[in-house]
Amino acid sequence: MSERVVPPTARQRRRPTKQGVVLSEELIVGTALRLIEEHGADALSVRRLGRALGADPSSLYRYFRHTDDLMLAVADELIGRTLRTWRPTGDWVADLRDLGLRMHAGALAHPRAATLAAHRVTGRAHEIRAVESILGVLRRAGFPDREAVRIYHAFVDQALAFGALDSAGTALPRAAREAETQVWRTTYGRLPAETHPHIAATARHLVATMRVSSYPAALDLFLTAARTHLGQLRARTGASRPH
Amino acid sequence: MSERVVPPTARQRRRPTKQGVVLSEELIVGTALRLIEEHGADALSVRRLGRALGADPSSLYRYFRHTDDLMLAVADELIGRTLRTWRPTGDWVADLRDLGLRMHAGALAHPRAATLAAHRVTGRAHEIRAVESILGVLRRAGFPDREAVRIYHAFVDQALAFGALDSAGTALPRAAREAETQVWRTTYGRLPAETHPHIAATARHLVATMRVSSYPAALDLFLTAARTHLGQLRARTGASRPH
DNA sequence: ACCTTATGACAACACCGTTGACCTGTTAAG
DNA sequence: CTTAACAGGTCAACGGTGTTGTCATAAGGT
Repeated sequence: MSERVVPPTARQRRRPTKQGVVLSEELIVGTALRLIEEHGADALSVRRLGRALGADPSSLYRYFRHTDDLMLAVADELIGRTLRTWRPTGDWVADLRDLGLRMHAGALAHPRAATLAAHRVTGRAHEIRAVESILGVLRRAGFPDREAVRIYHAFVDQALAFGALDSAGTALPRAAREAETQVWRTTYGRLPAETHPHIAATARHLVATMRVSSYPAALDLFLTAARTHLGQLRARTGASRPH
Repeated sequence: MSERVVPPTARQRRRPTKQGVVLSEELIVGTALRLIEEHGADALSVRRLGRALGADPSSLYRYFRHTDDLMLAVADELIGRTLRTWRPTGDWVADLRDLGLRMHAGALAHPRAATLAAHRVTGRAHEIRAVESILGVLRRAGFPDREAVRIYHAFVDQALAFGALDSAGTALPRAAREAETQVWRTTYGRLPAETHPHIAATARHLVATMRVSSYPAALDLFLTAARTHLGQLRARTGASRPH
């Protein structure tokens, strides 16, 4: 049993399942994504995935060493779909804003998968392409290498983190989500000014704002700060804009 | 069996377990926190918790309807501990930085609880106190109500989102985490400059930076942008610093 | 001292990921 | 065209999980 998994390229004897399905890494990943979308993140288990595929659960271990491996593959597929239509224009602030909003939207479109995949490094093709692109945008903008990496890291993590956070919100059962807005409206909306002056003064805005994602605001603050930072770097080194 | 759980106030017949322990909500929550701290996030299961308490697992269902309930109670306790020692000094940037780092650290110390609680509004005492305090800091700094709420929202969500993201990282089994740094070192560290110029140029920094949380960097960028924003507001309205 | 009943214990259910042993159709070599 | 190797699908089992229906018993009020 020393090694159960075979690299996808070397795979050749593709024998169909008892139920007539020919397995493949792509089919498995695709089915996993579909399962997550349709029945929630908890619906993804090796056994259920096997059932959905028409194969014995243990067959999957011929393709992935363990569940973690499978999740990485799913995550990479998500990254690929998110980036497929992104085209940098040369305006780095606009490009990053666009990309950030895309990542966030992608996460919201696949809430369960995003929650599971946000914190992993896949080291797979799609991810590598993404890293290269974003670093390119930042370095062309004029950030020195160390700063480019710092900004890159914070940017990506922010997008992933907010994506996961907001995903988790939308993934809540309907009743729970309505209960939340109700908490804002009643509990916070009715605190007396004597005991809670600041909440009372802003209650109107709180109720209106708290059910909308704060990511766009956070992203704009982030980009503002990054631009300011770049300006200071340029001023200090006396460098002009490249190209 | 209509309702198994009894409100804590109504609890009266405190019979010890077979092993002589007298259960209580506080004891259970405390033990759960201890378990998480000592043996990692996935050491917390109903059965293990029961064993650690010296009680049958099913006894816990007299105190919490299900594991989620227990985790929320743990999270609430966490909020309390995080805020207990925070004292605003009057320097709003320093205060918010301090609070953000505290929230992040608290999340890291209790990954499972943080992940679960990040996207919920409890409307409970600790949370209300936190909202009032932060809004107070921002309004005293001079932000008008609408802006104070916007900044508040983004600030809190950023802290929670990064907390949950980084928590998920530390909650990973040891092997998986080492695999991640290995991916950065080998996969990304060895890409040729011809195909991936930007990654190759910054590989050194990538390897060093990516295993550290980017939250402090993101937080500083956030605060920088907020300060800039406040300055612009002041300039536009010609208002001076209050007090 | 007795009754009620809150609360702990037990046993069972339906899941989960993972693995070792087995079986069989595909494929490449002769 | 035959045949032998072995990739890859299947089966059964292990030890874990959360949860619940039922039972028994000791605590507390009377």
